[in-house]
Amino acid sequence: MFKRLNNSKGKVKKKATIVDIALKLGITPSAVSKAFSNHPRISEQTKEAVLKAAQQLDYRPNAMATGLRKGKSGLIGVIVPAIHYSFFATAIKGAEETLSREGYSVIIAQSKDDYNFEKKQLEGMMRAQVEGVIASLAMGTQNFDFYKILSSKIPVVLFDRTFEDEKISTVTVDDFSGAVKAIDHLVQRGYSRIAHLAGYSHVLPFRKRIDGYKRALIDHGIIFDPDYLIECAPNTNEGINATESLFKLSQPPDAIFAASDYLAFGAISVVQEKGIKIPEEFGIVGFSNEQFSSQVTPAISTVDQFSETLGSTAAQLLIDQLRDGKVKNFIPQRKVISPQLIHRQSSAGKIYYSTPAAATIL
Amino acid sequence: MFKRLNNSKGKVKKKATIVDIALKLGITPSAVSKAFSNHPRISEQTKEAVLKAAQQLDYRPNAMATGLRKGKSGLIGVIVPAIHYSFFATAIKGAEETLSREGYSVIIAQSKDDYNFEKKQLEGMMRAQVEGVIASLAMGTQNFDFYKILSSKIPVVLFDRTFEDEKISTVTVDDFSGAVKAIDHLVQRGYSRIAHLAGYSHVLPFRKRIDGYKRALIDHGIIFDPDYLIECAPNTNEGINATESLFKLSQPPDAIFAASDYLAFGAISVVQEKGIKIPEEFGIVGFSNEQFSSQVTPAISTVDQFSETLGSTAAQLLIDQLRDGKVKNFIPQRKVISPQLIHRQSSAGKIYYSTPAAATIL
DNA sequence: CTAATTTGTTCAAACGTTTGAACAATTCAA
DNA sequence: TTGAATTGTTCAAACGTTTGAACAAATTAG
Repeated sequence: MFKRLNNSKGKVKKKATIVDIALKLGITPSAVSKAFSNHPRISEQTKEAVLKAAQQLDYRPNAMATGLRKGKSGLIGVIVPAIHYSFFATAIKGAEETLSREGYSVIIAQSKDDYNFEKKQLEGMMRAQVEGVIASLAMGTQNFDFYKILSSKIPVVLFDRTFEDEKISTVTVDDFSGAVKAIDHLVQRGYSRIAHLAGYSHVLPFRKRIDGYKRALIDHGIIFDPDYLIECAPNTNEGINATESLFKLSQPPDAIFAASDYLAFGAISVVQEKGIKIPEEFGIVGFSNEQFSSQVTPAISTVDQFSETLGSTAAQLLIDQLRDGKVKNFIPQRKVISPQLIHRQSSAGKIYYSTPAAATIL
Repeated sequence: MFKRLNNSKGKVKKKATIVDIALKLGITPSAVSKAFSNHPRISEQTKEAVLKAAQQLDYRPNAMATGLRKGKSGLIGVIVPAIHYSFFATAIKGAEETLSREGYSVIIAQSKDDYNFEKKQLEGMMRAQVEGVIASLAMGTQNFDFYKILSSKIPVVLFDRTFEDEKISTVTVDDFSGAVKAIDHLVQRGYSRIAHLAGYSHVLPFRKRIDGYKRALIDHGIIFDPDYLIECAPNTNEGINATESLFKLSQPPDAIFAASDYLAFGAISVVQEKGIKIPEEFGIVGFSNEQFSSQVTPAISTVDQFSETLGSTAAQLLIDQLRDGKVKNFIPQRKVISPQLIHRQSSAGKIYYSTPAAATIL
């Protein structure tokens, strides 16, 4: 019953173009175009008239035409494994804010952690003529050729889930040092038999956390026990299973460093169920500072990755590259964001409860 | 030190166009174009040759050129108050999946709950020539003119935070019935003095929850006490404050229906601190089914809004409108998604703990 | 064997904008 | 007063693609 209207009279007006303005003012389209771009040779009078006419006609430049002519789309592609993970959602937020401030529009896509799908999505972005791409790799992506080719055509910045390439800028969290901080903290708080619920080691950030874990143990003179390292998918359920298997060991751990807050939470529920007190008898540190981790009981100590900063930094790197790219020679950047350990109750420590002095720390 | 390369030889090849293919094959661009679109008058031989050449040249159609010529950008704009809220992130996920399946690219933007910013972002989308817009309104948006004008030019679908307009399709959660379900449940579980930690009533979904709350009380013969209704920002802190003020009443409630899980969580912490047992003495139901709500102790009963479905439904509605729009007359749709109450421990009920019969319900 | 039809392609214009060159009119310098 | 410089505009081509019309060649019909 309804027709797409453009005014209350029921007539469908086409979108106004530069030509309509020109016609209305009795000048040529090129004069109008130059007026908009504030060309010095166009009279103030004309400029004003053009602006006014544009207003009246509700004119909006057609980015496709402009883009085609100028060879610039004003579009940036952002691709992540899944939009709804808070880590990625927050990173996207950071990237979007930075990019839109610079006048870019952001096209998003999800890889669903599937390499072929990722490729397909990137193809789409290329067709859309994105000027640059910000990406976090799908778990399944082991073949980086596509990204290598892509990065030879347009600027690419990888974040978090990256791969090493001498021509691509990356922004990563220093997962290694995050892990080290977590272990240092646990040791400091009096725990000594520290297990690690790890993510899959073929995913770079998870591998780095494993490396950091091992390294920190060595630095503290603790011998690494392979039984204390369990790789699993980063969710609560796997955290439960892994923790249960840890308690079947002849010598169970007295602390867990988990590669995600979900794993940590799973661990907590198992430990509590066994009647073991957290943090008095058992310490837990998670990773990622998920929203819920501050709200559960006990609140989970965790490593914050500054995901919003991650996104905005990646965006800034891309913008820089876009600006300089054609002129100067391009030197890929490698930004590393230092994560921060957030001390909460789950690892307050044996020390905390045994020595009043330490209590004042919190 | 690095130059943007296109091959290992160090020469910068321009992107291949239809003209390059034509030149290579000694035919005209139009023949190439027709070959791609599988035009019946182009010989199979030519089609094959074109496809092969395209492959070799790594040709990719320029969506800006195609779009300009065809008057279609293949772009859909999605604008939400904030990307990183899990509700919106999940809705975006749903929309993105549906839209990309249909070959559309998704441009996202955030309004930051600011009307002027929202307008600015939409302007940008219009310039980018989006073919349609999916939006959830900024809290501050009270003036809907912009959306009315917009919807007269391109299809618009509003979701969750909508306004009533006879020309715009909407997808909403039935917040009213969600609230009713929550109250019914609380009453059934033996609670009778039920307070409501509400969101701001000028935001439609929150208002509907308030209405549902009031309605359900009436239906259960419970008199509405204005002291039991507190409007606040939907976060943990405000939940704490509001709950504390409830306990200062001469007759405090024995249950709270909160308009968000964050509010509910704040309430829980206050109630527990007072030594009041949940759910034996006090029942709590939240809203939105945030990830953490299943993981805290006690797990929070909550109203799930199926936000992913919300997003995909909005996308589907938009696609339908895009497809039919020009041909048939457009009849705006009004989809309402029925939320689901998820029973968890926080409202297991006085009944549950007093009568063994009811225990089997869980 | 001629005319009509089919087949495969080219031609040319169009989408909306930008931009260097060209041009006419005005102003300035000498 | 003539030439040069400046000012304000128009011209025309270009960006990469699509598409109806036109056209030549090959095939079919009668």
